[in-house]
Amino acid sequence: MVSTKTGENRLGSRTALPVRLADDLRGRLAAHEWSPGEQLPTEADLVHTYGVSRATVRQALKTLEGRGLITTRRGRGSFAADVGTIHAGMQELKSITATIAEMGHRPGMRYHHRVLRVATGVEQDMFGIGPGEQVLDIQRKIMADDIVVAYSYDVLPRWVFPTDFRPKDLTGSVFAFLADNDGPTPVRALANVKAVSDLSIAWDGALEPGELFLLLDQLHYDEHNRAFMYTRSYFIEGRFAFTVMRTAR
Amino acid sequence: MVSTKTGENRLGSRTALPVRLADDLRGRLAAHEWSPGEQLPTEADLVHTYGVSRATVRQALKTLEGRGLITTRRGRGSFAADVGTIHAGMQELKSITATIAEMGHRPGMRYHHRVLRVATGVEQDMFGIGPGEQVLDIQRKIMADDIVVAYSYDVLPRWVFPTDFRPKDLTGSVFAFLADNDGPTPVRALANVKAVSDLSIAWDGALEPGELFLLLDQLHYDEHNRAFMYTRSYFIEGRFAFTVMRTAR
DNA sequence: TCTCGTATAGTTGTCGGACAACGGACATCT
DNA sequence: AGATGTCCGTTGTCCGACAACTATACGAGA
Repeated sequence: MVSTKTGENRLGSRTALPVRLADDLRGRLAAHEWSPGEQLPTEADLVHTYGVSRATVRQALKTLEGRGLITTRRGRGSFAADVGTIHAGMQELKSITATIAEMGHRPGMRYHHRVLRVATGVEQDMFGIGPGEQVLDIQRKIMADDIVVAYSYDVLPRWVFPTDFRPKDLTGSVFAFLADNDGPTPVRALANVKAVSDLSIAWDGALEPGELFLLLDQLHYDEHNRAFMYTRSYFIEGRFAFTVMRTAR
Repeated sequence: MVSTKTGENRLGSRTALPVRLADDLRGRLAAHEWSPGEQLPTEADLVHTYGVSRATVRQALKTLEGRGLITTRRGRGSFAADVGTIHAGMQELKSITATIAEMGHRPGMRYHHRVLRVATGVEQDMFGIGPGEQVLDIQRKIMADDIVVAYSYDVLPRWVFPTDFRPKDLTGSVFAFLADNDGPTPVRALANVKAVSDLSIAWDGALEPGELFLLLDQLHYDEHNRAFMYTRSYFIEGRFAFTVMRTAR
């Protein structure tokens, strides 16, 4: 197989090479192509089969190692981790909708509130916008297979939307809307995790007293390091699984 | 500066090179050597100043990018993220004690229960040990500046301790004890996050009704991919900050 | 003067090859 | 049988090169 610096390889050609390779390997891991603890192909093998350089292979393997999907030992090789199920961990930045879909459920959404209003002082600081500028204020509940899993309160500055935007245009996933309308691309989010219990969170009175929530208080940033979305999502305890792979390095 | 493959560089020489470099840069970032958004030295500069190869530099930068401390843009350079404080995120695997100390508080600990007993069936599966083998069962509360921040229920298989070990030998941090006694080195932990409210968690009756906890349900693995510690830590809501840097890749 | 395309320099992304360091397996010696 | 030495496969690190991208400077043309 010939492979030049810009030549074809065994992967698509959109995003960065190591990312695509990591995604491909992640898929093969999820398909249980290697049993837990079993050795993966060596770096040299991967270089050969994918037609990419060893630097690319190593970066992809490092990514998987950081996510806890494999372990690598010098002089030995890389091995599939024996974590039961491949999990969509908390540290992967994805829309809630996408995460639900990946878990094999049917995502849904119902908007309760959706208006443009003037930004508060805190919001001006957060988004780096001037006084008097507008933000979109959203309240919605998010469902999986028609079961409510979360209530979400979101705020986005006006500039992320097209100039002719009207609140009613926004119907489904916010991330999907932004991607389709030249909006900012989410790159990072700093999330604060809390446990709360407050019935006034649910506006439809569909919850019983004593209901617990896991609150994800998040500020999202785009590729230019600009904050463009602030969300407070209250996940009803027990209806959504949150896992974090913690690593020493 | 001369730099050979095994030669001296500007860092110590114990753990892996990219890790040490990443730690060093993390320290300089924490010291606000670069303002938020300011450009870091180029990869070529870092190669020169640290006396390591560009591959090493790139891997260190990737680590920092994954932790959300910097952003890298092709053709431009790397830039310090404008996250207010350098935060000890959830995805860094550290003992609770160490985390408290890093936050500038004085960690403390009080054991309530500490006995060797026979492993249950679930624990046999979890640790891969045979029937009849022993585990150490711990219950303790963890404090910061003499204020209780968490109640923790931990289980470890017998083999992680020295042969002449007796429960009373364990007084402080479990991680510290293992490090000092040839125990396994923690490398990863798979954590499950939940919100709970159950007064029976606190055995000392020091809490008021309605108290909320953030539960971290964790299974720890060592460098050989062996599960060696299962912990259920109940953090009293509001007394401990949990943040997660979520990244797209 | 202004606009726009082009050239240029600077930086990260990827490539290829090389050697060092480590771990295991096996043969050898005591 | 146990300890020791050697070989081989694999990952860790290094080096140099070129491709791809970004921002800026510059010049031609209006």
